[in-house]
Amino acid sequence: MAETEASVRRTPPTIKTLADLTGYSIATISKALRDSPVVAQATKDAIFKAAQDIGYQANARGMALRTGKTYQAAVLMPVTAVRDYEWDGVEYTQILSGISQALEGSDYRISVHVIRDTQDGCDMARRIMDQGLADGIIFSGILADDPRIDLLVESGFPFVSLGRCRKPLVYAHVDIDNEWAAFAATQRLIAGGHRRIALINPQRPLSYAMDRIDGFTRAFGEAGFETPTDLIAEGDLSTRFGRESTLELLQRAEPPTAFICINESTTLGVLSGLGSLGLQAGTDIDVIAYDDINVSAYFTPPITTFYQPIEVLGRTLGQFLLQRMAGGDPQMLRQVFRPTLIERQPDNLGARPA
Amino acid sequence: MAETEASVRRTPPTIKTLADLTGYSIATISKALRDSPVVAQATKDAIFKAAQDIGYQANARGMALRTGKTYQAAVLMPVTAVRDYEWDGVEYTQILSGISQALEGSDYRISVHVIRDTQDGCDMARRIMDQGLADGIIFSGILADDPRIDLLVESGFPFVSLGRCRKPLVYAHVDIDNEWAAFAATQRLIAGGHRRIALINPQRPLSYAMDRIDGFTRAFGEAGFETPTDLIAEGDLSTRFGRESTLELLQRAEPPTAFICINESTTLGVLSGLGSLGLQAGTDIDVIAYDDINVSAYFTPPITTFYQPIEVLGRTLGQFLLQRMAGGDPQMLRQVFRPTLIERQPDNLGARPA
DNA sequence: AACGAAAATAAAAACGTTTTTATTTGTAAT
DNA sequence: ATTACAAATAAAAACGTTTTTATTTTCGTT
Repeated sequence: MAETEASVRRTPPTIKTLADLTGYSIATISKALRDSPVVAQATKDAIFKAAQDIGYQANARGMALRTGKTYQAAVLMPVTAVRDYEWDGVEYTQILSGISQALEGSDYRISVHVIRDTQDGCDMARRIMDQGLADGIIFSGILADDPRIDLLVESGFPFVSLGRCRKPLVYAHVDIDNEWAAFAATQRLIAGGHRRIALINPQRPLSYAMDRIDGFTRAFGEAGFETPTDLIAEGDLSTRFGRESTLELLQRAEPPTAFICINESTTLGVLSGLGSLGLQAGTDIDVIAYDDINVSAYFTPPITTFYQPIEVLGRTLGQFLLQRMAGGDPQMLRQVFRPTLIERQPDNLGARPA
Repeated sequence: MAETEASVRRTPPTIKTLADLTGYSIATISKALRDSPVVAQATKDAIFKAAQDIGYQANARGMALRTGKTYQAAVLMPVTAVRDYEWDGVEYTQILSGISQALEGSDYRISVHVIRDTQDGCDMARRIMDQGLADGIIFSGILADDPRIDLLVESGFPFVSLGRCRKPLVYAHVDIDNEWAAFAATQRLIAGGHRRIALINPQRPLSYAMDRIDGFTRAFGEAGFETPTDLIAEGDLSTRFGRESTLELLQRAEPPTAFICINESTTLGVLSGLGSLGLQAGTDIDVIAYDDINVSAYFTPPITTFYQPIEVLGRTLGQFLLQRMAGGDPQMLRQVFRPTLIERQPDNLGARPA
């Protein structure tokens, strides 16, 4: 019944194993491993070495029970309707990758919770809080008035949102400067001679949809023109929506001469719609898009875009959440990114004689 | 110091709370809640009711510590290089959504672990096993000889793979019939008069890359032609790879007259390459693609594809993992899907005079 | 009426930590 | 040499479960 290498390997080493091995008590071991100042340096060294030798890894479940922490960062991942899936160009994978990078080295892991709508997201946030399913939450798809933000701000639970609501609350967030991006795109097209510009936009309750409309409107205002509000199309981010909006808008009495697209899935739809009508972007109609996944260079023709690598947003989300869970002041944890313009077309067809 | 509603609400109810409330012991409560046959029906009813009333939710950490289970299903999510992100059309979001649907109602949650390469994936799988980070694993990107499958099969740890390795091992898996899909696409193009067909394929160590080459080869073999192995391009799944392969292949002495593309990101690249050369799919060159995200209908022109809703794969993965974690026989947990052909072009340009 | 077996419930131990409290050891001051 | 105090370590309790073992209750048999 010798305690062979194999029989030892059966069950992973615990603090108790270390205690038996080194002769110290489990209390001392625990403190030493957490680098507590009350234990002598010499003993710490001995314990660290022993831990190293036997490959000790703290049992997450034991820690979790005692401390009440889960070492889980929850990410609420929105998912569109199941039936008849349509691509919406939302690369959550990239966001998760960014968050994961930020969490690397920490003891936190990512747990993903799929949500179907805002109500679902609100329920899930509450459950995560009440049941202690995670120590912090990251979520996106923020509404102008978002119940999740109200809930979490009030309770003080650590979270970071991708996007801002329109209430003057203080909370950690990461966002794209959508107002500016829409303003800049619109201004560019106006400078190119366009007056009838279509905005392919997400649905209104989404906060950033409103931000974009604001920027769109401001550009026309500053140029001294009236905003063509009749050319704002609102829908999901699917390719189908882009296509159908295009077909509908172009058969109007006063059709648009240019399009601004919310992301590349809708852009693909717009190009598809144009193709069906025998029109070509850059030749017959100007198109400017926002690009999350760096794909607009491969459209035919390549499209002028505002590009923001989405992984960077993810990384910042993760960093902020770590700081927030460590008790950081949300006031300090706010960042708004401006995407960079990548010119691929002159976008000045508006100056051409109709 | 009355125990007001508010003061009670401070800390969530535990089994102890229920014990005090109902007068039963915590052992009885625990068994009752797990619907054990040893406790009388009447007491069960009383305890269920009390639990309902105070909104008792079992503490996951306590359960985890005692049972050694984590109630986590780990998903290894591969992520491409960070610098200069290129879209690869892999909609992991859809896979996660499918898995999540399958896990709904169970006590399991999804934890996502980002991995950068196969070695990383192997390390992570080992850590998940050794440290008990999860009760089961799902992963993809299977190599012809995949060390993760060897490792997990040997240790008996529950897992389901998206894809099959080429070793005759028994393990739970979900896959697409890539050999058949490549065969069918090639056969269709050969029937359309093509002999010089390019295959835009993933890199060789990937099992399904080899499956596709097999199908490609079989189609030529059955038709009595030699396989144009010089027209097989191997690379990542990025749009850039699709474009660059196209440009390179078409300036060969004997260029291809048709393309088979591995997914829609490469397809977009191929179309971009064709556009740069002044060529049009469906007019100058035939293109058949595999479509995971239902977007090929929106290319200009729409492309014939083999479509397999990826969410279905995810759902099956989740179902299989649940069964596997419950001790199910892996022999029974194997499914291979055949994508459905969606014809959008005649694909018979090969019969045209050169 | 007493016994034994079965049914129902209670008590206690265990999972692996952290933290609070207690004890031992070492050292300087009397 | 004794005392006081700090430093270092050990012991014990606690987190919320599940499971094994022990005890009590019920009920049919003799």
